[in-house]
Amino acid sequence: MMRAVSGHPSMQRAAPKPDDMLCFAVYAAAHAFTRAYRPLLAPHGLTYPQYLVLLLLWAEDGRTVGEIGLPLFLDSGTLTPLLRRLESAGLVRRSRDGDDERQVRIRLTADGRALRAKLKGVPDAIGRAVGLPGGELAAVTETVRRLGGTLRSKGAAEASGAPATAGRAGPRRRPRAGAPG
Amino acid sequence: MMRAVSGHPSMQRAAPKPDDMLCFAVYAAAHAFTRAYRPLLAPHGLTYPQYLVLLLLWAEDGRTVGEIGLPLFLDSGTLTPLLRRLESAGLVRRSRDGDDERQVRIRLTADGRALRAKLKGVPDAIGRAVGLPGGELAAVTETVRRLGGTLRSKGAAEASGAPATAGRAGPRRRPRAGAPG
DNA sequence: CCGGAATAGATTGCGCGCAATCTATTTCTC
DNA sequence: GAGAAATAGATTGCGCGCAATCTATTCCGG
Repeated sequence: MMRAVSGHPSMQRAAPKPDDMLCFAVYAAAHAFTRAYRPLLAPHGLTYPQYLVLLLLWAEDGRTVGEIGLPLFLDSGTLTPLLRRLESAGLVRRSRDGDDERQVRIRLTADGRALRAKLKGVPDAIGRAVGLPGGELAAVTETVRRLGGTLRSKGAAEASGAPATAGRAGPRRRPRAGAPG
Repeated sequence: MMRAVSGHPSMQRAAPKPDDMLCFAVYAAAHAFTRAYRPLLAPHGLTYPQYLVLLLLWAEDGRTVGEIGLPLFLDSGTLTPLLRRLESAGLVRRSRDGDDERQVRIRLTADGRALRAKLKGVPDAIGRAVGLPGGELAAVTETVRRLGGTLRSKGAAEASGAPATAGRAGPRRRPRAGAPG
């Protein structure tokens, strides 16, 4: 029953609450996005990651698995089954590249290309759900994109003490500032 | 900048590329966060969602499943197996509430409480990986949190013009510009 | 050429997320 | 107080994400 509160000898440093944490805000917003996409994509039998793959193929068809995974930060463990599902849905074809048999090229079918027109209203629908004016939208996008890049470049392991690589890890003014986790 | 739109008969309206989209930036940043947490949590046998649950329990022990799911936006389909894993790891106990047998209360074990001290360095490690000054950190957190709240309150279905209640596949409205998705 | 290293995907295993459904308790209404 | 409705979790099924491992092809040094 004892509720350890301030001043008590066994008092732990107050751990941040999820709601105050940037990581949780991002985590929850990501789920909220896929949930917002669901009613728009599910009627066409698509999931959000599948939609991302189609966006890439609509921009440039005939990519290899690796050329899809690189911009999406996904590996073959995720993409292989996803692409297989797109194939069995009749939206893409998968075939080994003739010049390099290691590579698998993904090509849209007619149905896959036609889906583009059917989903043309999706970005606007999401835009309305986000409800941010254009300038602010671009600013937030850039901020969050940079955040992802930072986390990807220097993982928490490296950041936890050792200077990564010629790191710009300058002097910390205060060890305890916010609640980033 | 040049805007390649309209004119050619077969020209589709340029679909946004994932890298320009807010939803993708959030999606990628969320994955980058869980990836950053992994080397900090995995040695203790924890995942990021499990860590979130423990944060809540460290702040207030003896919560019900629902009281854990509400702030995390998770339902029993996710939490029941997660909590079962925490239980079989010896970190929590699960028991039906005596006053209301429908509810299941989650209580930390001694090991579960002890883990708090072992993980006390995690927030700072993540904070270094994020590398944002305190004020900016709070601002971004608030922006992203508000974004999630907006998406949760008005899903894309309602925002797309269709009546909120009932009615599948409502009419589509006029297109607009931007790359929010 | 030949054999080892590098590369591209596929496979396996596990833990989320979440919709849909089910069961067991309350709680509400008549 | 009996039956209906509401509520809390559990269960089932599917699609990611990702680490670890495996296979097949290509590249490279000699």
